[in-house]
Amino acid sequence: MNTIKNLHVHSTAAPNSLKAAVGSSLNCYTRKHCVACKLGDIHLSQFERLGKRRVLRKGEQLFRQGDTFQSLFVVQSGSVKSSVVGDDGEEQITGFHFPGDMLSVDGMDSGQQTYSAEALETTSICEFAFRDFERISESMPDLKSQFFKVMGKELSREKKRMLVLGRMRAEQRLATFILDTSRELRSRGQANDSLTFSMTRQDIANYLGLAVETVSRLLSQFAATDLVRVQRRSLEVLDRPNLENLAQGFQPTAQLIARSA
Amino acid sequence: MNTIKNLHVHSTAAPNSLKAAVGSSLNCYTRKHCVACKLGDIHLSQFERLGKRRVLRKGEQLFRQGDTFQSLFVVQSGSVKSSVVGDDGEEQITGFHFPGDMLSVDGMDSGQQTYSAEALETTSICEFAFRDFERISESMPDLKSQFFKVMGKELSREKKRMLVLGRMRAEQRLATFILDTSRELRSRGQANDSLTFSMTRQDIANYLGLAVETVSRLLSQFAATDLVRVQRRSLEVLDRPNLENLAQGFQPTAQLIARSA
DNA sequence: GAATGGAATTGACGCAAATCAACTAAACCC
DNA sequence: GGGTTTAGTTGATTTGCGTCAATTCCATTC
Repeated sequence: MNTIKNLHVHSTAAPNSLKAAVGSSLNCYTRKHCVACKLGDIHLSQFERLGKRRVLRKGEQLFRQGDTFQSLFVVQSGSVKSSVVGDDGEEQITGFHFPGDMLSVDGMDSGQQTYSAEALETTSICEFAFRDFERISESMPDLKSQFFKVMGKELSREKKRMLVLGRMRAEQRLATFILDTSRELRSRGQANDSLTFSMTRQDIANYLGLAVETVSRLLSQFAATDLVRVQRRSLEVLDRPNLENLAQGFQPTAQLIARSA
Repeated sequence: MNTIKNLHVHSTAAPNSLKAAVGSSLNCYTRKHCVACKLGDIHLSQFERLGKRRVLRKGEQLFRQGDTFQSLFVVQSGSVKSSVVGDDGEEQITGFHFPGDMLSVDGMDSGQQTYSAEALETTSICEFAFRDFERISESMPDLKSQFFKVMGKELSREKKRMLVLGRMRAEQRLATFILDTSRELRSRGQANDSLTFSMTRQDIANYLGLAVETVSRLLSQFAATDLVRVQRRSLEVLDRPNLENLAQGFQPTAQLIARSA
């Protein structure tokens, strides 16, 4: 929920077109869905040549906090988690990233990666050297403006996350997470109300600032009140309205209470 | 802690030079301390002409979440808090901003302000029309690159804040806040270990995701163990090492325990 | 198909911090 | 100067969630 999203302007990406794009190493997923999409074809192909494809297996790291910043990455398929660690070694997952999301932009400032990124499953990534990006963007002023928008979006997303971490109770956090993730995956062509998590409960808990047990208990409770159906890593949203109520801190409706009794 | 900081390259700004800069409406604070600082003098004056000065009294809002985005703002003197509100009306303070900080950059994406900004005391602000910024930056490619850095820094700062809100206990949060604020104000020329808050306890509590009472109690406790000296809104750091230990979740040292007994 | 290990669930318990409540101290205003 | 308001402190009580512990459920691997 926490990266540069919607680089792609056409959010109606069908899952098929996704697969197709990933299949070809030249025809990077970026082509249709990301930063450069609004630019002319000549520039586009110029930009595209720079992308280098890379495949990570589950658990492999794309980069680590502190690494030298030299590339921008775009997720093509699979999923990635990003996290920061404090001085004391405590780790906080800052976001989950799906196809079309861009990673590592904040490194531009310090020249260092400010967080770590790790594949949650087999994942393919498109890598661009930042130097090339800068060179190319000289002849494409629009490109930089696109990036402003992208970073602005990320900034506002992170602000919303503070609301989650700072003010919400456990129930609200989890409900919000489910709804956000559902929306996120839906915009990438997944089925309407069902989604499959690539992350563990532990990851979810960490992301939400909760204990694993709390997440587990709440999921069971959500299932018991027919808000969702859960089975292992796959989840189906059954009662979106009440899930939204919950996310906003309202009481579940009377109907719901009756049902759970 | 939570905006575009260190736009200024010369972080050795003395308090005098600050006042001087603010005194003149043409010689915007930006001149010496922010975005345009690395650019040539010709460009600089060109950029500077665009700035419009504005003064807010305590409690007045600079802009509100949802307002049309059309300007970038730089704090010249005073201080500002920014906050987001959720669907349910819950408010979360996302940052405090001091001279040299830039506000409202994330609006570039959506064309709307993604948060609200309010003066904590009498505050003067320099406002630039975004349109002018875009026009000027065409002839100054460096300007945009500067902005990338600035936004990258903000992004990584927000990630660190997730660590605070997601993983830290109350003690750690407050200790971190004190140390961060102290560093922040020191870099703007305030005295070494003493600082004066422009925000209420309530603001601090909200910012840290805690209740006012908790903040109050902890401050008293910090004072009782000689970590700090507090009097109303002014605070003096007495024992930085142990405050840092606390911030990192370590136990206070034996010495400290003895002292508190 | 049995064995190993990690992920997830469930229950019992304790604690950190929220909430509720009473009081004090500044700041503000006529 | 006295009365009102708002900010801040401190104490008593409650509670949501974390921690600890025990099981169960799957996924691997031999």
